[in-house]
Amino acid sequence: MFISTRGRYAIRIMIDLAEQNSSDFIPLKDIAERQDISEKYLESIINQLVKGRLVTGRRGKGGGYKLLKSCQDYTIYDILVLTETSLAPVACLDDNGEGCRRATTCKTFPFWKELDQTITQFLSHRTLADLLEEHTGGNYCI
Amino acid sequence: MFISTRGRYAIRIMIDLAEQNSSDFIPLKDIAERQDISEKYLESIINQLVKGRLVTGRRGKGGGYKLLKSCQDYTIYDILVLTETSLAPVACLDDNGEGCRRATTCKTFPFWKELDQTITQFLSHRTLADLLEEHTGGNYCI
DNA sequence: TTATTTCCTACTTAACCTGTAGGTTAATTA
DNA sequence: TAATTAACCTACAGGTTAAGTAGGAAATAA
Repeated sequence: MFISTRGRYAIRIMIDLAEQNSSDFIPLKDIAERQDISEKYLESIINQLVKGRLVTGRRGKGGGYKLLKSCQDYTIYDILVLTETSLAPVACLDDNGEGCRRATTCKTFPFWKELDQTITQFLSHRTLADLLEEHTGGNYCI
Repeated sequence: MFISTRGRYAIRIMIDLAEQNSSDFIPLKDIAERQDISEKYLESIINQLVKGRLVTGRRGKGGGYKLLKSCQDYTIYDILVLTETSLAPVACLDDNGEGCRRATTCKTFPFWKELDQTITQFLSHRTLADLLEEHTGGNYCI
């Protein structure tokens, strides 16, 4: 397993926000109900998205969260890199291979690096808009 | 993290066996020393490779392990699929998505499936021979 | 018979993912 | 101003899995 629930739920939060297609703030409680995920858990996830400036929050009545950009401007990589502890497919690549003293001579290291690049490219070439279209055929984004 | 030490060590075992370039059986003890990994741990890993018919073992004096095929005939996927619990990037894909009841309606499911295919293709298009060449420029294989 | 080496079963330890719990601060509305 | 709403913050718990250990049994060769 590679992408944990945190990352997956983060994407679902973003999709949910996009689908509301509203300039209002969307309460997390509503998102949690629609997505059928514990509000408390989502709270800790969306917090990372706020800190990473992908969404913004407003407290109090009428508060909630909303996107800051149009959904074609969010790549899946943007979302996952904030919510996943690491996106590297192997431990060897953490800190750019600094952690592994075998890195320079290791016969598998270049291979892992290529795999990493392949994955990163895949993730950063898809936007939130692509995901919305993928299922509905329509385009929720402005 | 995606590929665990089991899978990584399995590949290193296979590379080590290939590099010996010998028709003799190679004792695990030697591999463990060269690779600087606990023999006991390697034992449990190479066991899976034996059961998956990637290598064969012979007990007793003069025993050890050796490859059954030429190294260009082993894909990295072959090795990892035996030694990793799952190669799916997300839990949703385990058992072909049977586990997830949202799979049919989920907007992210097709995306994960594509990611999975991308990774699987990458892993199954590289052979052991590619890894050997990558670092040495030469070709150890027959 | 002795040394070697694979094969087999079970166990341990530590880390991490997946959440929970409870309270605090800010904003709106009546 | 008081009450309500909802984000924000800190800490903790429980279960699962990865990573590695331990000890011995069976087979092979000298």
